[in-house]
Amino acid sequence: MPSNDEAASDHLAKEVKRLSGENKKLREVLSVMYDNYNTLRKQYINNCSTSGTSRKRKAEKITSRVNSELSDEDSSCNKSRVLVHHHHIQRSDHTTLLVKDGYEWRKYGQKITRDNPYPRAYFKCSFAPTCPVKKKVQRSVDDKSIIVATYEGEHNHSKVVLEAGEGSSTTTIGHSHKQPEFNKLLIDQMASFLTRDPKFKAALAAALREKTTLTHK
DNA sequence: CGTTTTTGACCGGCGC
DNA sequence: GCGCCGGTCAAAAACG
Ligand SMILES: [Zn+2]
Repeated sequence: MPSNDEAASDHLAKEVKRLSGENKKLREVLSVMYDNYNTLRKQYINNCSTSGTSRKRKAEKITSRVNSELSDEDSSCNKSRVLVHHHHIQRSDHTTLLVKDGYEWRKYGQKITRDNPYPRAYFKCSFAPTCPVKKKVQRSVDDKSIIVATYEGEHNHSKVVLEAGEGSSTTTIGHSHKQPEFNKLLIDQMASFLTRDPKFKAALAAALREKTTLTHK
């Protein structure tokens, strides 16, 4: 039966393609992890060997960064808030600081920092109006082909677009960009968010009261 | 027209 | 108090 063999080989070819795509992604992740480790090691060595240069600020920053990076798993930065810090490093092209990961971001600031000639950009997740996630993106001092993004917070909406690979699976869930259904979902989310807020209830009651008295007069 | 980027103003914490 | 510094706001500009 040649058709069976053909089907089997076709299936195998598809599987190989999928696996190679997955492998590529894994390689990328590994490279990112390696870069992360390398920069961290550099900073650690630098911190250990710079006992002569009096830079208490630098030392403090490095220690804090080391702590946040190393104890990310165990005692995930009990700094002051419930906010969850998460660091990630991403390869970049040469001149862009606008990074496309699976979310939509609105840039709301950019500052120059003391110990880094490259500016730092501040983004907020604009996918849902109620999403509190922010991220800071700035090029690394040591390796200029690397930009480091620190995420903060947790998304409260479903992640939508996942991957832009050429593999067989382009797992885009439904909505692309401009659907009334999506807007409806957003409005629903906002409404539930507002009605859950007692302050909003009080304000609404006050407004209604004022309006009724006004019309009653 | 709505949304996003730009960019200086602004604010609050911290060390002095 | 003052200045520094990281973070945010918001008005204008830019984009589609
Ligand atoms: Zn989000």
